[in-house]
Amino acid sequence: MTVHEHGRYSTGVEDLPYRSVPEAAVGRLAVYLRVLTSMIEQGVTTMSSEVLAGAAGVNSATLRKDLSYVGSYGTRGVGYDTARLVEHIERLLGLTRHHSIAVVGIGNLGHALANYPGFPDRGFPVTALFDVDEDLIGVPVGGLPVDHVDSIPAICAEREVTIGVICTPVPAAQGVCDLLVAGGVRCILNFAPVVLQVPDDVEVRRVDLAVELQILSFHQVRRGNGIGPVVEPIDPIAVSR
Amino acid sequence: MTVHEHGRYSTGVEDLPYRSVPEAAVGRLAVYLRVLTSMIEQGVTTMSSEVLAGAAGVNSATLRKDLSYVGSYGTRGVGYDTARLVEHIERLLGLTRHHSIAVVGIGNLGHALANYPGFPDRGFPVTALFDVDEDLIGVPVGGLPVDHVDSIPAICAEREVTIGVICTPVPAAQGVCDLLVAGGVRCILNFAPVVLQVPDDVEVRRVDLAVELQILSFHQVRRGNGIGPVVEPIDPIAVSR
DNA sequence: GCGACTTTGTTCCTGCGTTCACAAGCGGCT
DNA sequence: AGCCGCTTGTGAACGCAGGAACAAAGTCGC
Repeated sequence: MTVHEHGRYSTGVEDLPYRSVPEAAVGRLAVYLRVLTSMIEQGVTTMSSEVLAGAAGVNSATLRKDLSYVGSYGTRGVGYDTARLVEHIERLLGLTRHHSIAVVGIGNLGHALANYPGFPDRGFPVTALFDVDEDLIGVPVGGLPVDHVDSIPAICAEREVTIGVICTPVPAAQGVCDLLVAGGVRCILNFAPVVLQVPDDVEVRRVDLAVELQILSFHQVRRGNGIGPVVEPIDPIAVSR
Repeated sequence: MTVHEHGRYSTGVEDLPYRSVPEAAVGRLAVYLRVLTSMIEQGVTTMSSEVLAGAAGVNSATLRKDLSYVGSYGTRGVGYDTARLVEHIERLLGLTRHHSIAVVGIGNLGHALANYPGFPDRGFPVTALFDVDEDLIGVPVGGLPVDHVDSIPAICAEREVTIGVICTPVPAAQGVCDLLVAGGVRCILNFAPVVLQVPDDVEVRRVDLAVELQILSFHQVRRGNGIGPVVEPIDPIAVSR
């Protein structure tokens, strides 16, 4: 949880100074990126911060500040050149680099993710699949054969996997995580509802579907909507967003 | 984005005063809940904030503050009674109420979610499935037949669906969302990578897998780890968490 | 029964993130 | 060419969340 100060990085092509980018802004930039590419497909070449913010569901001031982390690539009185903006956001997010992902745990969810078109479409090709089930080993899923989890370290290193996706049951998750780390994977997307223990240089993002539902449940009750036991809000609802 | 002040709500059984609960705390409480239920299964009856915080991956001070939103149910010098804590967190999160969820879009991901054991296990039974594909209508998935999306409003109202899960392709998402809202659904979990437009009284949570990957990509580049084009951090890496 | 130890609950404080508001800058119109 | 209006980019303020530190409180041992 350390806070680092200003820095810069070299792309190997040119040097660009970058400020410290807030975590929340990174997530929003990814959203802007998708809105922009969608707009470009529709032939839009220029967008104002107001319009882009509306499409992304954020405040226009927030959007402009986020874009200022990327650099000043807008034209006052006109807006942003969509193609140019996409290019710079992609560079900031590191999407100009080679990424490849491994999916571990080919159950229902793993199967779906192995076939998820959103991954390759956005520059994240799935290059390895793993499971413990002997019946699955060698079976092609989405055109890629499944390997045994024991071979995770070797195969991940060989295929230069940069992101590991864990879709195993809870008891297996930590072990699989350790294997991925042993294979040189430093980024992990975890769908198993456990908190993984990893070295400091490994980044884990957890997607917990049950937690998402429980948050929705909380808001519904606080709002007093819907069906079920009577809920009577006496004061304005006690929720800060 | 309005901020509401202190409030209280009636459970219909007893009145409990509750403070304003930060959004981030709600998410963590759901995590504590899972850790606690898992501990109870192992026979643990009492936990200190230090231990629970470690298992949930948060600071113990943060944990105690979060639990203070629930109420003061710990014993100084001892810790928290696990069963009692679970009960109160569940009530705060609204898990004592009846919830049922509808999954729309029975593709790979929708199929996986319809069979996801984590939903019923945590009190969120899947009670309706929808798709546009005529070949799927009537086919049972996880023991439940698929209905046509046109019947969303009627069936959701009839079965008292409280949460809608959208797994459709992007172009269909907004239309499906409108149908769910028409059917009285006020909570939506959206897996389609679009920002949905909804009335103020509807809560949407988006799970965007590509965005998660892009955030991981950003951190990896900023860290300078991994394979690919050379990345040279000159100053300490410019990332604030 | 009393003291010491443990752990909670809370207060204060620091720092980040978001929003407001405005000056600077650029294009279009006359 | 000059003015007008629109939009960006940023400086400042506000509000929230997280962490440290401490006082209150209850238990265990003697």
